[in-house]
Amino acid sequence: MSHTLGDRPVGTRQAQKQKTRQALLDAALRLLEEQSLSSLGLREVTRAAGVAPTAFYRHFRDTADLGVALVEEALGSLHTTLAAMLTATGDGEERIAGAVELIASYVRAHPAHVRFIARERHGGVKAVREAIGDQLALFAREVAAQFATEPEAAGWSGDDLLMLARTYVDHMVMTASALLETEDEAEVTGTARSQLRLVGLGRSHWLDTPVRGN
Amino acid sequence: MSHTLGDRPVGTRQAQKQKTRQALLDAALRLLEEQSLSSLGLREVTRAAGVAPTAFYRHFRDTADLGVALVEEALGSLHTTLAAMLTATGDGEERIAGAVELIASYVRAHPAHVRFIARERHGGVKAVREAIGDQLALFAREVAAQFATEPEAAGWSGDDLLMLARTYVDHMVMTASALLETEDEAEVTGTARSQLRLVGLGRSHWLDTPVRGN
DNA sequence: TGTACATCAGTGAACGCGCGTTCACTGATGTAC
DNA sequence: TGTACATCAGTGAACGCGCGTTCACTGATGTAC
Repeated sequence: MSHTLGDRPVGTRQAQKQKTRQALLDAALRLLEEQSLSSLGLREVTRAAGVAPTAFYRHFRDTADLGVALVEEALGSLHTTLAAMLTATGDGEERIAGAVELIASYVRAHPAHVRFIARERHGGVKAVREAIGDQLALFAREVAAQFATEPEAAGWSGDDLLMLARTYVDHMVMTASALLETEDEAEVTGTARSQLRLVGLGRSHWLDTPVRGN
Repeated sequence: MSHTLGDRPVGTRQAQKQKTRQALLDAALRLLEEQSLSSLGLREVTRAAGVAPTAFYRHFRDTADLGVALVEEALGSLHTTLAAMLTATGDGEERIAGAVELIASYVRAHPAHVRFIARERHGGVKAVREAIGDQLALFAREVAAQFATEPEAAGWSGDDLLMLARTYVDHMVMTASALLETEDEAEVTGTARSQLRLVGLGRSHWLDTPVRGN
């Protein structure tokens, strides 16, 4: 007999397979703190996960394939944080402080995921680079869509809203990776808040001047 | 007899050694377009450079050491471009267009250097990451020092000028790496110009409000 | 419930291969006189 | 200028090692009736 939850089978066999798959992902993520995906070995991962090398093939075609799965895991959790930032309320300075704190606590909770994304965003494995780029582009479109519903967006073109959203998403990723590498978290968060203020000021004066070229 | 030029010996032997060293650097840079430094092999580099594997050790201790040399080569040439941007004159919109065009032509001239810096800035080799971080921090201090001499900087704190300078340096690196990956250069340069306008607007209203916290 | 068969996640041996590093060497270039 | 010796960039053979992948397998889980 096989149980079902929704349409997902949850028999002992599938549950065990998921456990092994997760052990491989966890082992890989840990190994990737000190190297890049393009030098990660299949045997290295299975050794760290405590399974035979050949078990790897039951879950992933190769390490690039595993990398794509890691992108989904990492950016799924970041997406949750992003949603929290978008629904936050309060005045400019409060929102800025709240957003930076959300990023900082995300980095504290998932440092290996942040490192992985920062490292592989421009890394040597094309499929992974593209998966990250696609997800970040999606985030930017979501942020732009949220902005479009706010009163401050009146008069803004769609292109300009997307440009603004990209600026925030890029800033979020950059701040997260800076937080990983610094010994002085307060300095990085202070700079991040100032940069958000700077962009916020530019945003509130965007329509002051008449039509620009291009 | 050994000739000298300044205090650098330029005998046949040293000249030949430099040539081999450069061949190794060039070969490595080419191979790094499709992988990361942490997976670059010594034999792979020497094969591509047309020398015996053991010749490598006459020039570098290991591939990480070669990576640090590549950082110096790559960021040396970017430094020249940065200096040109700092000495440019003209009004805001002209300077923005000029700066973006300088970045675009730098990327066209040195795509492999740009790819290397973007890839290894957060890559798996600590010594290289640190060398890049140090150089970019130096660039930011230079930009801040230049800003400090300009009339718009009146009333700005040193910290805020450095924050602004970092914003521009980070934006330059991010734009350069976006130009590498895009098929639509005009779209990327357009976004880059808009982002520079946004930051420029924020900059010109930075002192509008009274003292802020932190 | 019980039985007979099918599925399939994980195993372990085996393979050929390219790796980084060592070592003693060669021979062109450089130096002393 | 000529000669005898020193330097040292680059060579080529050899090594032990871990890699990715293949293959036939085992035995617990799942399915049919």
